Amino acid sequence: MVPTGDPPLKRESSASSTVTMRDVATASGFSSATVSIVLNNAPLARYIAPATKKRIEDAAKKLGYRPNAMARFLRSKRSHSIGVMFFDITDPYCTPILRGIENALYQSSYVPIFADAHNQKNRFERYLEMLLEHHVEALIVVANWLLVDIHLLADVSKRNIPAATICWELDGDTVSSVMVDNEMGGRLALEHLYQLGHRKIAYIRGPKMLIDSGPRWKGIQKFAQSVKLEIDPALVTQLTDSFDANSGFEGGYRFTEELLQKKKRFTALLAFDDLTAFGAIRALTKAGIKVPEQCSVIGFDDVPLSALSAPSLTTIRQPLETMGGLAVQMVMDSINAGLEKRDWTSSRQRVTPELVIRDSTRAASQTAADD
Amino acid sequence: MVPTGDPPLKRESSASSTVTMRDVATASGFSSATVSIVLNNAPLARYIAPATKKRIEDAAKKLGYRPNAMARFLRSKRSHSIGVMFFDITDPYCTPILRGIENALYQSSYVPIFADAHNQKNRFERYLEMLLEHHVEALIVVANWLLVDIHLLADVSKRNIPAATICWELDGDTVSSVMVDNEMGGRLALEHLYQLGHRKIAYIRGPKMLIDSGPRWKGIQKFAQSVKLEIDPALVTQLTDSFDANSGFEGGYRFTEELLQKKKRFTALLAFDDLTAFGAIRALTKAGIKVPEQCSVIGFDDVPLSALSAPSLTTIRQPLETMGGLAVQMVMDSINAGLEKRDWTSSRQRVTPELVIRDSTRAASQTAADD
DNA sequence: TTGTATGCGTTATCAA
DNA sequence: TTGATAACGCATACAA
Repeated sequence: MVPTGDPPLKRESSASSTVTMRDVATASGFSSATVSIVLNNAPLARYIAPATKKRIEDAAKKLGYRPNAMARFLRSKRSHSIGVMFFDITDPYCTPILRGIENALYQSSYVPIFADAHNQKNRFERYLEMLLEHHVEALIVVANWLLVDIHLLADVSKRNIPAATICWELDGDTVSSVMVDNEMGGRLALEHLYQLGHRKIAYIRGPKMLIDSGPRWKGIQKFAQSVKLEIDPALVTQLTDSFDANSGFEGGYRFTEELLQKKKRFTALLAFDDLTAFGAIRALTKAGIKVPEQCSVIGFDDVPLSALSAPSLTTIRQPLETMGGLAVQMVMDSINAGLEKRDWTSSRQRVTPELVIRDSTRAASQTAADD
Repeated sequence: MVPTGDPPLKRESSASSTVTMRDVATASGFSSATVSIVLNNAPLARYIAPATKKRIEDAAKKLGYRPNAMARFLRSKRSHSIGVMFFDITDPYCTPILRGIENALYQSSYVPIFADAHNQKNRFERYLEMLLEHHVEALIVVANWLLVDIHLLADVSKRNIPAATICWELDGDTVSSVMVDNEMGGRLALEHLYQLGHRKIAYIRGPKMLIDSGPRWKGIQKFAQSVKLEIDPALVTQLTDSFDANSGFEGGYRFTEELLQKKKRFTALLAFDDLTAFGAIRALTKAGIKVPEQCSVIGFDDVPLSALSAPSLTTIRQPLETMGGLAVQMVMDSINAGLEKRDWTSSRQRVTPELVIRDSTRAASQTAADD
């Protein structure tokens, strides 16, 4: 099955055009059937004489033979490729997930076909079509509310191609999913600020349409309740639904300005995600408020740039790379189950978020201003 | 492996498994040859009766027919996919290029197969192998010094598959390339600082192995010479060669600390690239030096996060997305030339960098400290 | 204006 | 232990 991973040696082949199995067959003096068996190390290879194997392998190497994936597929029904759809490669949130997916796929010698929807529904549909034509063996979708659709469920699962979503869940049990435990994340974020002594806290909630927004806010509320912390409605705003990758940043900026205009003092700000936090920091800085000296800011996601920004951002980490890997594992299991005619049920994985403390938060006792 | 030896079952229109051209043929009452001609709108379609066309198209739609890309390839030799290799998707420098490539490819209904080398040579080679097996019609490589090799040239161009590199050039004329005009960029950067009145300027040069380092420095030197600006060797450092994506940031940090230790005053710092600049800013801030009030910093690349950081970064912009698009255009031209048996010579595109002024630079007259 | 036949490169099923 | 042969789904030359 798996092609031997020998490091390619120097090739003296003058082969300019494609060399096929037949070429190897004639060169080695055996039939193409035998060549196929040997080169794929098929079960029947057990019965092939070692000398024969060697001659065939030598000939293959000498000619620089490479199996033709297309022809192979036509017989075996396996394209050894899987479709990876996502909403926007420009979004720093996406890349770690993609890295996780790619890495896991590489281990299994699968090739990823990437489809960037640019946050456009028609583009998503078009790509889905293209991926189906290429007969990808499975589909992984890094989704947001825009890309979720009955389409996916209907067309994909009807064709029995395994699918998994990341950062989104679908109704029904045909499509697997991987998500972070948002409620726990929300709790961790507020807990951190609370333990630092912050009591007057501003909140920028996520947009309504986003599946993460609700649970995160719920986690926040629950924790507040458990420690009898009052959430001042005047200090709560909510991002509006938008498709733009930068909308988080701009939203954070704008809503922080709004909060400041209300003249209600707060010593900490809990942002929906990292980009929102960056926007907030920008607004605070512009207003002459120093982070973290005068106001702590916490984000969510732990996007790569959070470690690099000044100040570096305290945040709730989603194990994005791991999540990508998990999704691959799920569809792979499903593919293998199908191959072996075993049953397989989709599952919903929930991964654990983690508090990452950096420079943007600080104990409230050190902050001067108050009411 | 499902044995299809059973007597042909009637296929419902709610086709759950793959529907082939034959299915459309029988459903519409025509031969598969005619179906092929109609559905592909082949030249011969001119002679097909409109009524026939309609019946075939209707049948195809009703059955949910989708051409099988693999089978099609086996005939036409066209996989409608192209391989996109790059060194690290985690590098913010990569994503805009990938976006540009993907976008251009999408226009031509080509599918990209992404191969992330993780800055590892063996991984690059393994992926190259996989892409060749998948018979990609062309190759685009976003390269750094690690990934450049005779291998690429030898194996790829021997098989006559069009290739283009971005951010790197290969000897010989088999592989096209797209690069920014680094010398001009270097000049623009220094010119900006000079016009702001800065005279005592620190430099962090790029690593030796990187192809961009030389020309950028040359541009800097030339401009300095032209305005009789002295470059103080004590204020010049150079990044070391490294494979890590974060090395720029860490290098910027470390070398800025070194510069500060020398107690030589400078009012501006010219960094090799944006990440280096971020590292430098971090070091300056830590040392209590404010950017841009006490020290201006300029980067190179205009990575997405440069607009978001605090302070936002003045930098020399590479039109990364455009460059990705250009590379696609080049290989597409080459593919088409091959199809039409025309001649085609590789080319070397040079794109123009652009100064983007943001918050990290400021006129020197406003800076207090001097000598 | 449409149908028949053939082959693309592989692999699986026989038979030898 | 190995070799014919057929078939995967499609597109084309040629025939009708």
